[in-house]
Amino acid sequence: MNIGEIAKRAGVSRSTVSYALSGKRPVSAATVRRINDVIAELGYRPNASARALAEGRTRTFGLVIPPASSRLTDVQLGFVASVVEAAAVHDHDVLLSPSGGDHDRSFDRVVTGRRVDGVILMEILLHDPRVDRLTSTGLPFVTIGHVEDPAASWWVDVDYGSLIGRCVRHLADLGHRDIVLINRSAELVASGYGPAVRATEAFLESAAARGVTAHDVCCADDPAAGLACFEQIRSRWPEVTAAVTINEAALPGVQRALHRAGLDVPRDFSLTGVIADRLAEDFHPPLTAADVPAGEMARLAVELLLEQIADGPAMARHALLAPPITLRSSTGARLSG
Amino acid sequence: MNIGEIAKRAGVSRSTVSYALSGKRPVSAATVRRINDVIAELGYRPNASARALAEGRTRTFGLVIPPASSRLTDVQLGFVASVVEAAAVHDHDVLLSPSGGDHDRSFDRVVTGRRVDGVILMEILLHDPRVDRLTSTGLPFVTIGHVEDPAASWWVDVDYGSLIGRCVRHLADLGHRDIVLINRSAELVASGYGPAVRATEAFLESAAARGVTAHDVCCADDPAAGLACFEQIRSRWPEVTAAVTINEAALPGVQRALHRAGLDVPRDFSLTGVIADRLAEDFHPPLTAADVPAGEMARLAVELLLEQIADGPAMARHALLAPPITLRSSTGARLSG
DNA sequence: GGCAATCATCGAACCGGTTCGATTTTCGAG
DNA sequence: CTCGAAAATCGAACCGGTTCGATGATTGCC
Repeated sequence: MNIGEIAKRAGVSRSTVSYALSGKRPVSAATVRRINDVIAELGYRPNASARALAEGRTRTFGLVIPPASSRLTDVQLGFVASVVEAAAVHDHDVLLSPSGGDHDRSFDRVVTGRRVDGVILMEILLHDPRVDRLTSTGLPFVTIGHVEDPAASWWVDVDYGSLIGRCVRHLADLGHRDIVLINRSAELVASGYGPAVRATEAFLESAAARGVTAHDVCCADDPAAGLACFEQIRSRWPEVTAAVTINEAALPGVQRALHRAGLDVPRDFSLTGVIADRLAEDFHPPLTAADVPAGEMARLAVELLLEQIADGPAMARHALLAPPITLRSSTGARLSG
Repeated sequence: MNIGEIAKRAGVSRSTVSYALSGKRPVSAATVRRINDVIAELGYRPNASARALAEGRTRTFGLVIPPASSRLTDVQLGFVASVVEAAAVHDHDVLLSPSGGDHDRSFDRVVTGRRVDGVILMEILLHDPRVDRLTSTGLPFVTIGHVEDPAASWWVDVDYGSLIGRCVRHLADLGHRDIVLINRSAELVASGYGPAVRATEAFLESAAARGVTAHDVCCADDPAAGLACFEQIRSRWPEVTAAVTINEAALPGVQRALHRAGLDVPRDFSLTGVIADRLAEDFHPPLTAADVPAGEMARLAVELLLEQIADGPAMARHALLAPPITLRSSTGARLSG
């Protein structure tokens, strides 16, 4: 069922059918109706590959995700789904590609075979080889999180620095004098993962600015690590009365550790950070936190990508989101004494 | 940088380059080397759309996921990533399509535009309109979960019935006489969602076979509902000493309710069910449960799909997985008295 | 009624691969 | 040295769309 068949049955040429469907040249109303009737009757849909070949664009985005082996967090997951929906709004599809590990073949296929018009890269590092590969191919791309030189490329990011600063000041305002940052894994920090690095910097800086004693610890992305990490914090710095975290995956473990230690939140201990809203609400008690706006980031990323595809390599644009802290009930005034 | 350019620089015809790359006809070693040199120098990769058009296949699968609005569970998420990896093993890519809600345009684009060679459908209902649409297009597809007539189509599923049966017998062996099934949401059950329906049947049947008193309740897919649901169970049937569940999302709430009620697991109350292994291990204490093997299901689904694409509409094949129950520490003997 | 401008439609080229039949080259046997 | 078969390569058609320049049919105007 191809365009030639439709043309034959409608008694017109192939080009007329094409113009009737695209509207790129006027076609008489009578002819359009005849063509539409035939199409409806035969259930014709244009072949996407042929169209992509002729137009030189695929109407498809590539979305590069972390490999399955490293478990996706709730935020990341929500982001994937949101990207697909945002792309659908613009009649685009999304091709998934795991990367890292030994998935470079997949990355290659997606990136170099003109399979996609542009790429969205999740979880990038400050120095990311994939960014270099993309840059050298000339394929438009938008990163989630930014690379070392922010002006060099297109990106959408959460302003971890300013959010962590807000969390610290919030705790300082409540009277806390000894606080800790529960960061993501030591490997991530060492490999230059932007959010983790910037969170650390902002944490230490804003604590210093308020004269608060600050400690920071790395913690692997799973509940068991969260539990161990929190118990270590209690034994090393028993004076700590509040924690800030960007490690969602560790939260269940932290919660268990709090419970074991007999600490009530927020009476005995305050907890806040940058956390997906669903997770924050599922916590007991609900977490006061800066909610990561995954849906909006996805929308922005898709829009930036479309812009870049349309305008060519114009000046890079960015979006830095700093959602407000949502006050729930996991932070409270430090008990004096 | 197309095949014609490569041919010109290597001093051969386009077809020779094509044969050199595909190996479908013999090409002299000297020529192959010359072509490879040119390709390496110019960094050529064949255009995927052109190849798809000529070959009549895209080397791409469609993966239909639930819409983002309904939050994906951990199991589902792991499944998506695993499908992508399994497809990559066979040099295929994965195109994502949300469905349900008002995402039918996306489903349409993926399904009817010859964009994919086959489709994997997640979360299907016993009567699923999408299955009918796919059947009528003739596009190969594999469902995760099965439709009413199991012989009619290709699918991979977890044998919820037999797993739930095992859980019930396990509890009966430990001496429990009053047990409850915490099912998924009432809407899902009402809409004929296979796992929920079959879990209910198997639960009641196997309990009856062992002379155990059985209750079953539906519970929405979130922690708050889990908490409310468990408190309701305690007040309606205080004699219940063990629960079986297939509702992962409700687990945190169930855990909280157990804690509030001052019940120790497994001393005072036993808990088991069909749960993703990561979740089961994160629970406190780790859950004795039948682990849903998302990775293996993904691998099987991809293999069945490839088989179906290769063999055409041969006799439908299926895979019904019944992973063993992993004994952890959330079930124990009923205290006599 | 003739002429130009406008509208609708057509035919052919093109996108970049694959594939088939035909042609040229190579090589061994007689 | 010749002939025929096998090996290597070529040229053209094809996949199913889009797009451009050209052609034929209407229409308005003088």
